[in-house]
Order: sequence, then structure tokens, then C-alpha cells
Amino acid sequence: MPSPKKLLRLYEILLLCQEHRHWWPAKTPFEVCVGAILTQNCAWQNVVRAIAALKQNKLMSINSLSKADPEIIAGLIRPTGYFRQKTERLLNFVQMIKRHYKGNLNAFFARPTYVAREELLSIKGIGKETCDSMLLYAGGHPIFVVDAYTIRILSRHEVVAPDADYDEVQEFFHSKLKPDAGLFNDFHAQLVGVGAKWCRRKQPLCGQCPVTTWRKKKPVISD
DNA sequence: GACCAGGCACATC
DNA sequence: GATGTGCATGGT
Repeated sequence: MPSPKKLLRLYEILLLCQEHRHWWPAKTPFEVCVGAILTQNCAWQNVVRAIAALKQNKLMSINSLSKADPEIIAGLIRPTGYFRQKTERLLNFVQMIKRHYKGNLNAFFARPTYVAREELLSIKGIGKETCDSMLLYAGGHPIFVVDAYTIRILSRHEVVAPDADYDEVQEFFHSKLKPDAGLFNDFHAQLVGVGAKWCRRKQPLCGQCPVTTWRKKKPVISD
């Protein structure tokens, strides 16, 4: 298991290759939340289209979205796939914020991290990754987001086991790093950045990947 | 035409 | 609790 120092070194190298990514690519916290649901098992470029369509139809707000016809929403988010499920998930989310926080997203994110997390996870259609993306990128809570790229990259470097699950990997980051939302934000963004470019599902890490290049020089495994 | 993309819920064993 | 399956579009 690498030390906190090595994990930070990995981050520094990613940062040198890509610079700060200023994530999440959204204008408002609510847009982050919508994007987090829409990006489930789908390429980001399709999410961009769906978000543009929602904005064009003035549905990028808790109030308007919650009142919209599900058929209309489904039609607008169609490019992201699973559009019926995602429509239901978006509505489940906005209805919870309306019911419990009078539609005030800031009030929701003002809750303690664990309270907000439990509340999000209780919503049908919001799993751990979607929930943690919202907490970190929309709410500024210091919680590490684990996604397919994170597990793929770290397991290929034998930093975590290939079959490591979400909780294990998240706990790994939390145990090695200080709870710093800014660091967690960009670290995860860096991993997704190299992941989307170089780390496809069934392919080995290629030599162009900055993380691979780093490992060739100095293995991260054990210390 | 096969495979993949920044998941999740549910059924089955 | 682990594993398999449905959900669905768009790009390569």
C-alpha cells in the first residue's frame, strides 16, 4: 500500500500532465446534480447535449423540473440513454429537495456530510458514485468520488485489488489523505481525465498514459 | 456489428 | 453476499 506521500506524488504527476481541471464541468450546483444522474453509464458528450436541451426548455431548476411532464423530460435527455429511468431519478431527486428543503439546494448541502449522504442514498436511483459526486462537486463536502476509472487505474497499478469495491477504494483515499474537498475534487478529476483518454475497459495501460510512464520509472506498489 | 461509456436496482442462487 | 440482467443512446 502506498503512503500518503506517494499518493500525493501520483496526484502531482497527473497535475503536471493535465493541469488543474477545475471540475465539475457545470455552471451551478444544481447542474452538477443533474449531470451526475445523467452521466450514469454514459459518455459525457451525450450529457452535454441533454443538459443543453434542458436549459433550452427552461428546465434547469428544481422548481421547473419538478413540475415538468416526465414525457418531455425523457425526450430531452434521450441522448444519455436509459432515459425513462433517468427521468424518474431526476424527479426523485428534485422532489426530495422540494419536500424536505423547500427546494433550497444550499440548505440541503448545509447538512453534515453523513446526513446528506444518507439522505441521497435513500433516493431510488442515486447510488454511491452519483451521491458522492453531488456531495463533493456540488456541495463542497470532502468526500472522495470513486468511479470505474479510479478502480481501473489503481488496480492496474496494484494499489488496490482488482476486485476492490467502492467502499474499499473510498476508504483507501480517506485513510491516506486529509479531508480536503479541493484536493479530492481535482484528484478525482485527474483520474477521470487520464481514464477517459487512456484507460479503456479491457485494454492494458498504454505508454502514453502519464500514470503508466510514472510507474515505469518508479513503481507505486508497496513501500 | 461488437464494444464501450464518469451506474443502479432488482432477481436469483 | 455474490453474480447476472435490464435499462438505451451514441461514438468508435
